[in-house]
Amino acid sequence: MTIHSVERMSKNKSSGQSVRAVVVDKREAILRSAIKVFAEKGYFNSKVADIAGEAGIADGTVYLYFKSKDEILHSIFDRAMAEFIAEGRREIAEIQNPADKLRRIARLHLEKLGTDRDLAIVFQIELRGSTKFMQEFSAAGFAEYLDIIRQTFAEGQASGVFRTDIKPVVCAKVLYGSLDEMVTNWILSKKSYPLAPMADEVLKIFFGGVMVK
Amino acid sequence: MTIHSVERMSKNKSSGQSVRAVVVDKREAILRSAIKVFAEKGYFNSKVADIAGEAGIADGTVYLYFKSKDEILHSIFDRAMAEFIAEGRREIAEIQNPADKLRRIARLHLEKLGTDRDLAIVFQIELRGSTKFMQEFSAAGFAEYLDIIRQTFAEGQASGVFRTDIKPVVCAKVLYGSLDEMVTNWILSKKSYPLAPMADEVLKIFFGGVMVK
Amino acid sequence: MTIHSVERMSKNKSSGQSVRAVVVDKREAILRSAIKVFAEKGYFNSKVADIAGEAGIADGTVYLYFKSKDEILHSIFDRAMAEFIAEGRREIAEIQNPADKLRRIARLHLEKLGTDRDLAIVFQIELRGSTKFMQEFSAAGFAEYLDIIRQTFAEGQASGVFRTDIKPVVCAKVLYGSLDEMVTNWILSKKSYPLAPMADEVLKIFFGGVMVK
Amino acid sequence: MTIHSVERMSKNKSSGQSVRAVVVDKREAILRSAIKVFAEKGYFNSKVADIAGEAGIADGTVYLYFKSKDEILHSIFDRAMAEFIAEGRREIAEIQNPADKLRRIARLHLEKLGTDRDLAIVFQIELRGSTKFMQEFSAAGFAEYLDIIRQTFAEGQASGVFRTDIKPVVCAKVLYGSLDEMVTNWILSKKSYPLAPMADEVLKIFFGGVMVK
DNA sequence: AATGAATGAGCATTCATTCAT
DNA sequence: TATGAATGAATGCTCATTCAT
Repeated sequence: MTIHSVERMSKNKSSGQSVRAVVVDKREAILRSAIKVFAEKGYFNSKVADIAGEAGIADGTVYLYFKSKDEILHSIFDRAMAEFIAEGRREIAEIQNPADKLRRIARLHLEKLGTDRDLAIVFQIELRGSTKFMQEFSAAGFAEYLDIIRQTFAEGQASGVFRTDIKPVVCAKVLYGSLDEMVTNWILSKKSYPLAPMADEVLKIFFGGVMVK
Repeated sequence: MTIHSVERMSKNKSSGQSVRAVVVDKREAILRSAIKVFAEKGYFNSKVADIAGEAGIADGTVYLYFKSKDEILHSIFDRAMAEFIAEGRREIAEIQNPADKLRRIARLHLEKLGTDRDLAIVFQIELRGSTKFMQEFSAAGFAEYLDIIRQTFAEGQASGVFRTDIKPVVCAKVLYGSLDEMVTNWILSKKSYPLAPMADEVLKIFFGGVMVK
Repeated sequence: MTIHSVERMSKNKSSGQSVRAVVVDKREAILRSAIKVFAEKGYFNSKVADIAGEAGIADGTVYLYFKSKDEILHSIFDRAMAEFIAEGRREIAEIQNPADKLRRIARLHLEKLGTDRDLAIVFQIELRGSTKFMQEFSAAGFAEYLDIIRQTFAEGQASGVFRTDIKPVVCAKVLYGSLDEMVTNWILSKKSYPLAPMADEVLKIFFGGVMVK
Repeated sequence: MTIHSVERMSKNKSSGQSVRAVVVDKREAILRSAIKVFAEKGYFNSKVADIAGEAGIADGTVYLYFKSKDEILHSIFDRAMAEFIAEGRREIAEIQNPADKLRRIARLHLEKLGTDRDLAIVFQIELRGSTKFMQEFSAAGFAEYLDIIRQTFAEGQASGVFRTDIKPVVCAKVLYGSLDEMVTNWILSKKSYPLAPMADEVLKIFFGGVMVK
């Protein structure tokens, strides 16, 4: 790299557009690195230096983008959850049948996490490492996600698709809990298999029950 | 052992029985304290000194009964899980109908954890704080527990009670995941409500599905 | 063991003569164990429990015979040094020629330590692990030992056997230092060889010098 | 390096040279502090915090320059011994007469340690506090030092200066042991006297023996 | 005298965070 | 913005010593 290229670079950094780009990119890079590192070693066993090293930046630089190690974990969750919910809402908006909506949500759930194993590990394992986090977690995006399922189910009850002797909240928890268990088992499994197809197996039971009619 | 032999023993300075009793009691006290402390602050945020303080003993005494802080967490799990599985097996042994067996297991699951909130927190939250632990966890008692459900379901399929177009493994995961979610929500809930009755609500869905027939 | 045998034993312990014997024996056993353990692991890395275990007694029993771990080390030195000096004095008392006296001391020095490797290790290595100890050490028996050599040399000067242009103190240090170095090398050597014969090799130089006459 | 180059350097934020200088200086400062602290309290009784405090840095900073407390002790020895040997070799290279060479070595030995009492204490006392260290010590620089003496003596035998009925190895140990004893006594002595002159007194005996001819 | 369970002070090391450059 | 050297609080574990039995 010549002196000239360096000069050009430093000019770029100063221009409005690319500054934001750089900022976003570096934040992004740190988050990606953190997900990888957290997935490998666990939150408490991961050092900020590991994350910085993985992202190819200095330790101190992390603190230009995040206030603390804890905030990184929160950001991972916030960002993924927001994206998760947005995409979920977008997809089911175009679907009429409540049962199909739930099917879409279930598939999306497993597709998302089945594609990004590291993120899945952080979600299933690391995010649950502290009661404190779980309580905030619960209060925030997670509740919203569960509520989408609940509402969709209630719609189905109103339109006569679903049984009305079941509480929508319970129903949402059962579906979410089932999917969650699929993810956890997939992560911990020594065998490698695609996660997404499990959605249909879960729904077969969820929709029809296990009893012979 | 006769009454006479007991009398003789109590005259002895250190009878096998009473020594063991003290040892068991103190081990027990440490485990109970650890469950409480872990539940309150999380495993990584709990100091060994906290556990010792809660148990009313000196820090060093903890190490007369446990090799490390980590071993305490393992012991909590091992003991509870063993008891859990033993009781589960005992109860379903007396039941014929596979559906009733599953109902018994489900109720037992929620009764147990619903009675001991601290233990529930450690089980739901702390035991999942590390991938490493989860993998050992998975390989050990947890797999056995899931297998009991799977076998019971398979029995039901053989006896014509349950649908045969569903994989027993998936079925076990769905039931377990649903119950697990009930526990997690119960723990994190600000409201106080009995956990055990949720078993029936879960089973209503599990057995009959959510669709209108 | 029957009750009777126990009774007999407790009577033995109460008899004057054997009590002292037991006390001495146990003190002795602890010292021997300590020498072995210190030689193997070093003073700071040895636990009192190791010594007790080696001696086949309970940890607390050590404190019935010694005030502290430190005192054990001191006792090892004191006892060995006293014995050392006493034997040295006794042996040279019967010898007339000062040169022969020094030869006897030198041989005795290496014979003693060459026979008890563990004691040698403690003497050469462990006793020097602290300045504090070395200073007390120096002030006590060690100075006396060095003084015996010095006096013997001075006798030799008076009787015209040794050069008078050499300070007895320096002479004593040279002889002691030379012997000491033989012991240290012998301990650290991977090869196994008898230590005592080195005395004559040292004396050949000490008496005659290294220069060609 | 000229004054101008220095000026240029100080203008640079972080020139390679000055960074290294700082690093070396701090390492140096830690080693000096450690020598002082070890000399005062002994290795095992010295806390890393003591060393850091003496050096005027934070505890953690020590670990930026040394891997462990143990490594500090090793570094002290390695550095001093390397310097010791290098200087010894350099000095005797210019001398022809083997006897003069030994005289030079002996004087150097006592001059070095007589100038730096703390270093002398660490060398004489602390480095011998563990068999483990002594064995590595023996295998490394110490053996090399002894070997220089041995070779020099063998040269003297070849050139007819020294007696040939003496083993060079024994001879080296006697000389080294004698000097070593001078240092140890000097350290432990309550009186204050110059160490270096003792070299000649040792050599008077070493070269000529103690016997009247 | 003997025991060994209990004590609790003590310490090397780690690592999130800061800040001068 | 970026760096990375420096910080120093924090903690699991050890082990010499005590003491009730």
